[in-house]
Amino acid sequence: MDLLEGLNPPQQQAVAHSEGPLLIFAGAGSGKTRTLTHRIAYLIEHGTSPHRILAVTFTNKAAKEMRERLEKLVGPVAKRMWLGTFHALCAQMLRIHGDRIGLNPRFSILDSDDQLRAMKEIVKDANLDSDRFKPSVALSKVSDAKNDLLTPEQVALRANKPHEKVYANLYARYQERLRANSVMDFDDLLVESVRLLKESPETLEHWSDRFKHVLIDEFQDVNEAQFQWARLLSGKHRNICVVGDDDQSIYAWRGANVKIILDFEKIYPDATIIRLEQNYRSTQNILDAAYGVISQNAGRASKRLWTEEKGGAQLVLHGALNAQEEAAYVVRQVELLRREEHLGFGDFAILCRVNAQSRPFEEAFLRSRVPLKLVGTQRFYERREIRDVLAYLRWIYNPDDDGALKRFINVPPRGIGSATIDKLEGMAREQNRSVGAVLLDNGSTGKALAPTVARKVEPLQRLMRHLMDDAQKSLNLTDLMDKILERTRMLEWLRGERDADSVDREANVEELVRACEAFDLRLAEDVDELGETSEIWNEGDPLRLGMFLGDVVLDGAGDKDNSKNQSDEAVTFMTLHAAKGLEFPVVFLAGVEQGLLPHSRAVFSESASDEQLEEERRLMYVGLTRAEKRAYLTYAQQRTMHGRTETTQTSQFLEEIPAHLLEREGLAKAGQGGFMARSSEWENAGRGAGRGGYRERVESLPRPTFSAASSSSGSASSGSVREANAKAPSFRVSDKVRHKTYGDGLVVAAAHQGGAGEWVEVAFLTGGVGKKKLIVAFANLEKVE
DNA sequence: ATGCACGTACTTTTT
DNA sequence: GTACGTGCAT
Repeated sequence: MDLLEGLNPPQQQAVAHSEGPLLIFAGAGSGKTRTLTHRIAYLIEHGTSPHRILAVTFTNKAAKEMRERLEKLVGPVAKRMWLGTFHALCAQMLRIHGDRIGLNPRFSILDSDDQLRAMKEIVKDANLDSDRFKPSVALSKVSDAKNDLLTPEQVALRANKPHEKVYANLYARYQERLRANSVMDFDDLLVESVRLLKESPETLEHWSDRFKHVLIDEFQDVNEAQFQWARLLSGKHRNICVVGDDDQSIYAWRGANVKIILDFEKIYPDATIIRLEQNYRSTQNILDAAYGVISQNAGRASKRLWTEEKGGAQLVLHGALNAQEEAAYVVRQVELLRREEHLGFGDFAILCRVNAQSRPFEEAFLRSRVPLKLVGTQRFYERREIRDVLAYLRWIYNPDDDGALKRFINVPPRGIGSATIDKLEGMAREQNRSVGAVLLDNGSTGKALAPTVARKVEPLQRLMRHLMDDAQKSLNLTDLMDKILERTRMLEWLRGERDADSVDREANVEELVRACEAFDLRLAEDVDELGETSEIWNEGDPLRLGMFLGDVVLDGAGDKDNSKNQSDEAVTFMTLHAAKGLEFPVVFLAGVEQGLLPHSRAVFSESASDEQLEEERRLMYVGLTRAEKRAYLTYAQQRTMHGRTETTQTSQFLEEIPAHLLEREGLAKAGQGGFMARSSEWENAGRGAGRGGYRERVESLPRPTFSAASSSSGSASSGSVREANAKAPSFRVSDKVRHKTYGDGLVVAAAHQGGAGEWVEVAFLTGGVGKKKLIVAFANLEKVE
């Protein structure tokens, strides 16, 4: 196969580049992933063993996609490549060699919720007022420090003001606590990996010798620790290939440092630099608009996207009266374009700055019966019940992980509350070991606890011992998980819970079991295909558990399409951040207002800076460059935020788009107030005459309404709910129902499952109730025609 | 130990 | 406007 075929000249150059540092500026839609995968395949084809290639991404999704595309190019040997996220790769390295710098290789990984719990306890233990020293603030300072590879001591030395010293102290305590429990937070994985490479020369030699080529995706988002790590690993062969786009750097607030990509040349003066500027996604008009915006940023690497798709539709700027009208407008445009341009719902995306913008859209789409799917909301492995079950698993893997223990200690409820936990922690401290160790030790708790307390604790201790035992005897992960669920009676407990969410929770736990099965299966398959156990997983059974836990914590993405009510063919709603890397024929950028985009925190707050404004501008740029054919920019003249309705100003970024590229609609029409919006003419403009602008345009459009919704298609007769409940579900999706307190709503999901019986999810249209899950037997719903 | 009520705060969230 | 967390009362 000719790996250079079908690539443009700069892409070919990037693919065929042989040795030495390589920086690829890959603009939006410039075929970045294609170039990267072809380059890797090219390396393999030219004799580099996959085993000696390290490819790093930021997300599991990107890693997975790259792996799949590579397997298509080079076959299953791609599996032997080290390809993964920074965090996952670091975790693996630390499990293999972490003992060389005194780490317990069976560390567990804290997720952000665990981190917060830990920090809250630290703040409390330090007798500090958690209002003055917020755990979340402390954590972000800790994270900043770690991103810059600063130890607690270094932070303490730099601290001048008293409160900085306090935070430095909290960092130190937090770190002590983590190490004592053999746990690491996300940032530690990087920090400790760098330390490992720096402090253990033979480890550095081992890995840097091995990795002939190091490739890094989304390089604009790396932080100092990540760069140091990659730099060390590529130090021997100096084949470091980085791909990124400074214009799409939107994670500075998480420690990403754009300067690293911008200064790459300074660090590697012999670096080859390639720019991928041909865009295969958008029309020239969209690119020009995007360029108008992004070119206002200072200090960016100079480049400009171009395409063979000359011209294209104008971008549309629509001003609406308020957020509801804004959403209604988008719905109408979707319906119109879908019919006139034969597009599917899946061809549309609505991008927003903040998730709080979603409500009006959800309501408007619900009403019009156009399917809408919200992405990036809650993640599977972050659900409470999942984390509770996983806590058992984590603790089995690492019995010193008190965070995990405290999470499951009273789930399901077994009468152990904070008082008891305090007592146990006190004992643990006295004996200088973990709570888990104390509880596992038969003799140690007996006399120290009051009999009434001991009676509650003993069954727990028995359970814990059994679980440890189960871990030894289990054949695989699924087997162990089954035993945990059986012994804890978790499913039975969830089933007994009477709230509507318990239905979901039970289903989620079952989903987790399926994830375990998939994991076991994948493991078996990989072993099969490669004819051997891969080095990562062939370290005995406990590590297999560690692998899974690593996957789970590090792969927040477990957020399947958790949906029975969200079809694949649906309009997508998401934040600009979540949209990075995606593309849609039609994009709506909603809320193009001062305060929202750019966000108020970047403009009005006292900490606002040019850097922040520039990042907001990059967000706008990312949003625009998602669009293939059409881009709509919408704003609401009045918006309710934090319970207050205010008149808005249009985004300053709009003025950066060349005027001829913009078609103004609704209140944005010249003379309708929209154009003047940034002065203060709004008051009068909108209310009376202003509306006309879109009214005329819109009235002719068909607009499915509520009453048109079919609820009659042969479903059960609407008699008593209870009587119907015994048989087939009496409610189906799209039924209109009435609830005595919530009012009228629309059934958006219905099922008959679990111990709680039939349940429905109802989107209430009155009084901002939103969506609620209801158990039919309890909810006393009435069907209305 | 659990439930309710009041107060507060509230971008974005790859791992 | 809401959602969550803390604190008090049962």
